[in-house]
Amino acid sequence: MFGKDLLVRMLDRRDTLPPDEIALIEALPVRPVTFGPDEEIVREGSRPTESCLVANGFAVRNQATREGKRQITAIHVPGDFVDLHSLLLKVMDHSVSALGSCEVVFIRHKDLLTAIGGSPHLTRMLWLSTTIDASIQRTWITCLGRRSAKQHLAHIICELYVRLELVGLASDQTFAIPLTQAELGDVLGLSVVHVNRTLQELRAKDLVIWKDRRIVILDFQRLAILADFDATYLNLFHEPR
Amino acid sequence: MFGKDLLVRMLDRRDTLPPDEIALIEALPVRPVTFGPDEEIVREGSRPTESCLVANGFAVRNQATREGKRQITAIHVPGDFVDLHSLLLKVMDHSVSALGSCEVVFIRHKDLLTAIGGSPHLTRMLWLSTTIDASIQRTWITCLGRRSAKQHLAHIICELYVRLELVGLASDQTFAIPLTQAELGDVLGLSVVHVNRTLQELRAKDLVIWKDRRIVILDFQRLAILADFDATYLNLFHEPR
DNA sequence: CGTCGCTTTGAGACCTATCAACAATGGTGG
DNA sequence: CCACCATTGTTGATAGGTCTCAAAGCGACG
Repeated sequence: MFGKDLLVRMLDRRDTLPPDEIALIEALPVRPVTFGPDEEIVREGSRPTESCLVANGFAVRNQATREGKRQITAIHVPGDFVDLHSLLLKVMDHSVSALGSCEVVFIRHKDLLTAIGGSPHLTRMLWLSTTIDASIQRTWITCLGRRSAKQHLAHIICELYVRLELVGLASDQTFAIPLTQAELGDVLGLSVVHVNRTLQELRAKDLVIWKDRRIVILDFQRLAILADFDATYLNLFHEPR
Repeated sequence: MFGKDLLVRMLDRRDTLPPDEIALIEALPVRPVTFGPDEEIVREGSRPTESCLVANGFAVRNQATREGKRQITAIHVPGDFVDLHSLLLKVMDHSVSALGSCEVVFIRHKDLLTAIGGSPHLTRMLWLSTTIDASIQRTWITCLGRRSAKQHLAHIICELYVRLELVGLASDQTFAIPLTQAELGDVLGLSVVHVNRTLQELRAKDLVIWKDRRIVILDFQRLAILADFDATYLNLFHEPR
């Protein structure tokens, strides 16, 4: 539990985790903490000695610009090993904060290193998880640079649906996420006003309903076509890694 | 040689590579190939069995949208282990192509796995290199989402200078890179016309000269302030990883 | 019932894209 | 050596997307 079961599930979806590796993960000592909406989980500029895993709720990475603008560079769902980066990067170049209330577990770098030290395959699986994050980030870059606001919004909705479905948090074309329009603007690089209008466009086309922190996708197929969404980058293939 | 010396240099800058790990890298069999301008090094959708390292020249990752637009999601300089991702991701979600003429060396996944199999630290150092790539990508996301065209352009110039200086390809506030304005547009998510005008703005402020594929930074300090550039994300710290 | 956080609306300004044309450059073959 | 061509850079004009500012609507909650 403590989100480690979800982590195992996400990794196992990509390549079978043998029992001994699952055991290594399950044996990791955790320090569970619950954060309230918008609370900072890891601060930009700090030097964490632990990494954190989302157990429940959502977390985002964000960078702030000098002018006080904010950009969300990743959204993390339960089972995501959010801050595995700090294991290697040492100094945080961005902060991680809770989206709505969020339960995470902290795992000491020391314990992580011990666990993976004797298992090259488990090491690769964790490496893989950071690599999938990077793959998602590349896709976000393309969305920001070359897709319209409408396409970008549609794209993120498709992505969230697929990722949440994987951990059992989305089904029947619907899922819940505590994302305000302001925060959505920080994801899409748009102003609140424009987010609102873009959302209305998707509604007007009967593609989605976004109400009370719940999203209903009325026509995934058409939404995916509009968004130019191709799930390859989420790496949902099961194979030897 | 074959770029492996540069790889060692880049890793060693972040954490001392002991002689045995350097030896492991140097012993890796390589297959050197030279690509002409704009040639594809790794194709989107393919399943590489080798990873490639830039030995000379530049390579970019790019994604294409259905509408035929192109976004460059990363620029790789000599010493960059461009395609280490494919070791874990298996299926390419983007392609890699040469910027100008570019020498790369291919290294078989099989050989890489053997080399790192017995060395957890070397494994982490390669993992680190993909993590730094991800860190750069996050910064690009912020530039795309929350900075003006002018700031973004200034930012990428600062970044390239710092990264190239690290491998001895930039000094005295100047460096060469075979990037056309159209390609620069694909990096910044802008149209060619706007790139041209933005470049003129930086010139008019006596910040940079960009001519004949050579960039001269007239005032790094002011450029960095304009860009809100902070090199933390490039992880130039030497420490145990 | 008033406050607070969030969503929605309107209007105008600004940034960036698009289209079209032209200038500069470098390479090529005659 | 010159004419030609392809590529790259530059400019102008106009359209459209997105931002900003300001204000109003709405629902939850104490």
